[in-house]
Amino acid sequence: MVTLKQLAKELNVSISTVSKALNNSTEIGEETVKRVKELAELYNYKPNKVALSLKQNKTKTIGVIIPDILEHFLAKVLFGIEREANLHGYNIITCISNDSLEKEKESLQLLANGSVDGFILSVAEETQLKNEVNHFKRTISSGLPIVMFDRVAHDVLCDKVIVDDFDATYNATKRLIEENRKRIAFISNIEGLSVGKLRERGYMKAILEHADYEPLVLKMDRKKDSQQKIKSFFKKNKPIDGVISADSSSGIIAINTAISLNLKVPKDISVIGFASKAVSNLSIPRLTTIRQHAKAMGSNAAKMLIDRMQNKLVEKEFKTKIVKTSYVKSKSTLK
Amino acid sequence: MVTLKQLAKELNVSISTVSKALNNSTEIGEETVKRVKELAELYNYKPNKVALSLKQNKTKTIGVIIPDILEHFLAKVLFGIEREANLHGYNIITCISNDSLEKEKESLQLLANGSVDGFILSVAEETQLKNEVNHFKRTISSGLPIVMFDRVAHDVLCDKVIVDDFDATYNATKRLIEENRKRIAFISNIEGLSVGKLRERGYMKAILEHADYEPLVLKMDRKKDSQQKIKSFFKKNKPIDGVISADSSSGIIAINTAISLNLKVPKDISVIGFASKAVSNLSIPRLTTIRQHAKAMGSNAAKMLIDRMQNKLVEKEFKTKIVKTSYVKSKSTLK
DNA sequence: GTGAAAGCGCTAACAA
DNA sequence: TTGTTAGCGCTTTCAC
Repeated sequence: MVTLKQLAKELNVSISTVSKALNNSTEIGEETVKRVKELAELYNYKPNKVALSLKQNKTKTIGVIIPDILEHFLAKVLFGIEREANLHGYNIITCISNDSLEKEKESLQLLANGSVDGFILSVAEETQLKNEVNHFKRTISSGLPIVMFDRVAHDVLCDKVIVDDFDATYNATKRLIEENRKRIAFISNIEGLSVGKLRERGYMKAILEHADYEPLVLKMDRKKDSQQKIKSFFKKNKPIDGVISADSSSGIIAINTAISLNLKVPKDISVIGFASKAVSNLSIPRLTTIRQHAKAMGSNAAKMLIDRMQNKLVEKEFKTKIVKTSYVKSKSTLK
Repeated sequence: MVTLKQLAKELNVSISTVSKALNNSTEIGEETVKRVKELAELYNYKPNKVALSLKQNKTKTIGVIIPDILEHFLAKVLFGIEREANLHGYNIITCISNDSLEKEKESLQLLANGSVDGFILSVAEETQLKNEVNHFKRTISSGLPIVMFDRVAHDVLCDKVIVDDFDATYNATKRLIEENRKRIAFISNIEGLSVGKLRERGYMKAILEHADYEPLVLKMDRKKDSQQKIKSFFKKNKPIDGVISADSSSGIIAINTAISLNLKVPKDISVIGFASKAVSNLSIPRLTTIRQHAKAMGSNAAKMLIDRMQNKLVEKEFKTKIVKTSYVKSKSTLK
């Protein structure tokens, strides 16, 4: 990489002259500016990012810590973050916590050495289970702002971007009730997560509002064989005629299970699930979905963080942005 | 963040003494080392990454440029890269090219300002279509090594990690022939990619080796309605009794389409597709898959890059590592 | 209009 | 054993 020093030497001027010329300072003569710019162009000069960061004490880099990049939803949020960040001239450093508290702590520690100006993160499952939040608080009080999304730690004071999980499943369940479904099941492989719990509660509320309805809840381990679990659940609780799924794969599997049990979808059974468009296309009939607008969540989170990093104002007002889900009717439900 | 300067001041010693003490230099007295370390611990001192990078002229950061993070395979490779990189003390900055040549160029340019020590990337679709490689060559000759994976530019001299795409579909097709399938189709929504072409060629070779077989190829646009396309393709080319799918969603959709047309899988029709375990679990019966070992590809790529960055040896020998696919028999094929 | 010098935080050669 | 100094690449204040 060419440096200012080298340009200065070749042009027989001082380093500061070159610097000023390139930054369009009015101090420098027209002629000089022209010469400098031409040579810089020729050598494809780019100011060294590291030097700039050191000088200006900010890196224009955001640390993103997510529990699992293989989860489509989280990948999509990351996509949204990346795009928004780039728009504002920020890069992102990505760490994957693997839902481990230890790894999450480590990543936070590691990047807090001046590598990033702030964090966007979704809390690891283990962290939520143990309800550990000190590492977040420490980071924030050391001057690095955090924006949490989706899986948030409610006890930490910071900006947040969440989904209306409770309302989403509450409404979805009510829709199935209105379709006159009688035995509506809730299937989830994310019961450990804050959002999983909220989704379950939304379902429960709708069910409990109707005296003649009984909750039918299947909680699974993500790592285990869910096809088998869902099939035996269907058999044991016959006749299930409605399903709300809290994660993106269970809905698809529920449809396929129903079909394999010779049920007609949606004639005999309706299925609604949290899922993206790509996933909802995988089943025939297509899955009616609750969409989370993951990309929007990502760009919202990025915007909030950038705002906070740039406003030196120490506003103690932290915001929680709720990105509303949409209900997208497809072929796995009646109305 | 605490700095050496502050520690030095508080301890009434010089900055370099503190620095040496913390770096376990033998020059410094035992007592001093102890005092310094205690205070550093107390203040949770961490050496400033940016200053280190500037001083040592390396960032311990890898730039990763991928076409699409929503593609499960690419996300998985990214996962592998991240893990391997972390193991060696590297962070990763992720850019998403969106399969656009322009964005790819930009990202490369942007990070070549000293932000990263090298790149791992998978070539954008547009770049492959236009066969543009100069931006890669420029980057490499400017001293930043590149490792390409999966979608590689064969004309660029650099390290590469690829899959045995041709052999994989050739062998898979032969398996279906051995199952005595007569009308075997090839379905792909990635015909623009280098790997898509290789996979098609592998299929074609197997088909053309048998005089009584006819190629049945369906190429689709990723953005379009593939359920509809596959269904009419099935109807037009009756009776299809075998499918090789080149991408991860088409295989699942093919199974579901067959079922919706009242075909039994695998009795009437076998399906084999490139897919990960997670995806293969979505259909009933489960999809027999060609696995690409995405994580292994990622960690291989990271290892190769780190090796190259650390060996100052200007070996002109570039390596191409082939990560072999595995064939994982499941319920959508007979034997 | 141009240049010298200081300083961001750190390491390391050299001096004391 | 400890300290002084130079320098990584850059911006910016202050002299000239």
